[in-house]
Amino acid sequence: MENASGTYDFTAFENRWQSFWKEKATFQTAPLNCGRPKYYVLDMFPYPSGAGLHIGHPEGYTASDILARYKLAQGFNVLHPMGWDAFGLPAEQHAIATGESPAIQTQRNIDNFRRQLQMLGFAIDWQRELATTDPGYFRWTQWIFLQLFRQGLAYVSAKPVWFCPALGTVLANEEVLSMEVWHCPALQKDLLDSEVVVTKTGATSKVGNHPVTSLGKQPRSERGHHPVERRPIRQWVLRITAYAEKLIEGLDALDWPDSTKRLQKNWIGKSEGAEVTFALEGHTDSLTVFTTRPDTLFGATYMVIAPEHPLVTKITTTAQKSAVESYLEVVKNKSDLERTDLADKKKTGVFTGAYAINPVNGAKIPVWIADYVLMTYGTGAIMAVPAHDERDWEFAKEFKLPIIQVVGADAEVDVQKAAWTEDGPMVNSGPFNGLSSLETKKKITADLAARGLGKSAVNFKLRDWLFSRQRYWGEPFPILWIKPADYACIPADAAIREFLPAQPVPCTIEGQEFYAVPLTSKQLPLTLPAVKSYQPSPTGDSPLSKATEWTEVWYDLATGQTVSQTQPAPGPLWVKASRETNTMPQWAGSCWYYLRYIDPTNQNALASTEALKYWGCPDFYIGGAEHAVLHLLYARFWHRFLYDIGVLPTAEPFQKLFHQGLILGEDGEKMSKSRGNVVNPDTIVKEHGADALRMYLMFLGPLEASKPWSSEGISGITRFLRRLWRLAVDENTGGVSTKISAQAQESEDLVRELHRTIQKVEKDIETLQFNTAISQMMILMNVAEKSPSLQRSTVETFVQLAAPFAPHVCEEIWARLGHTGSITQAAWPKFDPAKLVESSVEIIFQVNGKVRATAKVAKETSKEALLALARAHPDVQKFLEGKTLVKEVIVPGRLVNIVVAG
RNA sequence: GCCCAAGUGGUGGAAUGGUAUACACAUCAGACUUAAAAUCUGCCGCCGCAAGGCUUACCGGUUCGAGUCCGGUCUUGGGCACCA
Repeated sequence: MENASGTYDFTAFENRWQSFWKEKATFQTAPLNCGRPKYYVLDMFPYPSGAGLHIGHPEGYTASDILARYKLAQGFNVLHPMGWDAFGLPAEQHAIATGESPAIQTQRNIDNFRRQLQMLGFAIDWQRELATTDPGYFRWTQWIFLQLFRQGLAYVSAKPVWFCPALGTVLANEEVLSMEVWHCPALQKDLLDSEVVVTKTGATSKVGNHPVTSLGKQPRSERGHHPVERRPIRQWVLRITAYAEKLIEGLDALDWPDSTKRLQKNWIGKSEGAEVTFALEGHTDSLTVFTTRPDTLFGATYMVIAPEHPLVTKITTTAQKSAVESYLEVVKNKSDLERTDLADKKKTGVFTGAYAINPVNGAKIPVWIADYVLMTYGTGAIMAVPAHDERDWEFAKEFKLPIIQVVGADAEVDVQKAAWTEDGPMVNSGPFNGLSSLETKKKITADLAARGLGKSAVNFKLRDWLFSRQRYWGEPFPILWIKPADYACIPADAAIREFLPAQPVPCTIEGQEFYAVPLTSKQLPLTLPAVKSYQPSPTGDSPLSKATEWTEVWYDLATGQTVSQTQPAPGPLWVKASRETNTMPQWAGSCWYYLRYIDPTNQNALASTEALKYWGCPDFYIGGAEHAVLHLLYARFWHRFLYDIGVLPTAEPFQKLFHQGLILGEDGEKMSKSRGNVVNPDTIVKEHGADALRMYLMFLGPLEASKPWSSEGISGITRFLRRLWRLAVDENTGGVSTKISAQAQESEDLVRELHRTIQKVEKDIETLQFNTAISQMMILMNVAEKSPSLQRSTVETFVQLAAPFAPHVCEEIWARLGHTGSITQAAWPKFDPAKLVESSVEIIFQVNGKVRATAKVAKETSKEALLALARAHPDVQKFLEGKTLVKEVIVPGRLVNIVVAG
């Protein structure tokens, strides 16, 4: 090697090896027919923000990189790709502020992210790099959407949704957080809970000691924490609820953190119960409710319908009309903020004047309206059983409604004092008295079903997925709107039937009805037009709505081709059409990117069947726990859908999932600009090198734990890497260390520690316990350094073990030891179990469980001999004098415990 | 309120029911050096002169033996939140 200086000069060799890997395409994935088993390691791809790489990125990426390099050394064909989740709000906000196209800014950010990732030496196949903003990529995002559209899983709704004025777009429920907001009069400023230190006596702001007052919990946007409000806006919605059951079932077989599985299960929120129909006195309409407690039907003392329930106006009596109207007015004016304010759960409501008939006993019970019943869940109506439901109980107390106990042993339960929500034998329930709740549930449901007044039913908390954003910088929908009359003229053999749903998807725009028609796969991708301004309109419409040359087109009902309306209609089947101006949310592109890595340039399919068959799904997926419901649920939905329509061979995308913990600032707080505790990877690499950063991130603690960064702690790793360097390289000559020789005598201790290290590093990489793998390498270092001479193979093995963690310095040492190829091409070391065996072991002698002495003995020493040794030991005898023997415990190879009394 | 996870030296952390504090960081003391950096050596949970005693958030239990298993309490962090 030219210029072989003996000093540990990481800037020189880190650059050199990064160029080497690039030139030799060291980490390029082998072709499908290479005959090697595959291993697919996936990182959650980053959003390329203007701020550059966060220190949390290299944490997860180093973990997966160690795994990838380890599997490579074991002979696997490893796929370890990287790409960019490049559509998103910050680029668009930048565009609004500067007028610069988001595409340009995004490209700049991607280049910076790529530079930073390459600087860290990740074993990534850069030939497979992808960006969700690339038309060659989002062509298939649009294609998947059209498949959903064709299967009737995409529809348009104009129900109220969360709208964020600051971001100028709607947000999915999942993108809205409930946050405590505080006001600080001294600073004339509102603060979020994360910015306020709450003390026992009240709250004080973190700056100075200014008093603050709580403004209560408010809904805020997850991104930017801006205020959000409810607005009715026309939206595309994906019917994820149709997959609720499958999404729950699929979780069972996955090797995921239990907490994440539980989170998804709770989010989907399956409830089993019954629908029960109540007749309404004096009305032909009836009222159907959903309940999980049909067993408590005899205890129903009133009914509640949501304020938005369609029966509200129908059943309200004239006497109650004004009271109901004023209540509805109050509810309407109640900001959503107040309605969801959880600090104040005081029940409000109003009587409709109407009565329902309980189908089991004919009892006449009043129907109320209350906003604690949600129109969006179940049937928007409930039967209230105050004795056995806390919310109903509170309401009954508030409005002095009767509370009738139907479950539980009467002696211990007082339902006038609190609701009893446990199970128990039935009382006051006619023929069901004495039966268990469980039996009663089944029997009552069956009885009602026989009379046509009920059936068992399942409900989910999961809502359909709000899939459109009023933005420019997203995938355009490959959809146009035409008049129903034109829709009726679509020829039977039209190419657009490729994606045409069985039922038209309607939508009302400015009082006129339109039907949605798709482009064909030939017209994909539909790319974004250039626009003059990225500013969203105050009405909440997308900036695309102003690009009328693009939106107003002639549409060919046969082929799906389009021509701008600035030109005359090209033919008789060409009808006036308006393009959909919303764009898809950022989640769309991240729903399926792991599939595209498999076959990133395929023009005919999202990936070829052969490639999908060989690579399957990622064997390992690592990313932050913040995506536990959003990304991971959406991606599972799309994957399962593509499986159901025969596009994919597997039902679930991610078999094994891992969440790395957060890297906190040195103060133990979450890193943030405002706290000034942000650690920049560029700075660390400059000062300590990429190897040190990688290894230190892994040494900080368990991968899954949140742990604070320490700028001092990294020196321990730097020292270790320098010691590794000196173990192999002579600092004066730059050649092989003079300690290394063929005749080197190595102690039994050193050989055993080497094999122990091979064993532990291998096991710890498999189980992602990198911190302890590094500790073991340090232990080996402490032993190896003391050895006057070393075998070449010992040093080589050591360097190989460290290579996945600190690849640059290990490549450099490997080369100095005389190898020409990359260290990753050398086979992973194997340990010899025979070398792990110790001839003698240390035995501990205990008296009453306390260690009093130790002794080094031959491994096979018998129980009797051990006991004799223990009893003879003076430090043991001291504690036996004058005591009576109770018991003797002897664990060969470990300990002797003598139990005495008195 | 409900669900979950975690509490071990000054700090990050380690520990198949079997010597708690491995491995590091920091501090301190020393060696080398004209000096600094780098490097190396040693000490390093608490009380105690010592013998010894105490110690894994707290209280109790199981066990010859508990950081580890069981029950309860407290604290911190995360998730959900009127979902019938």
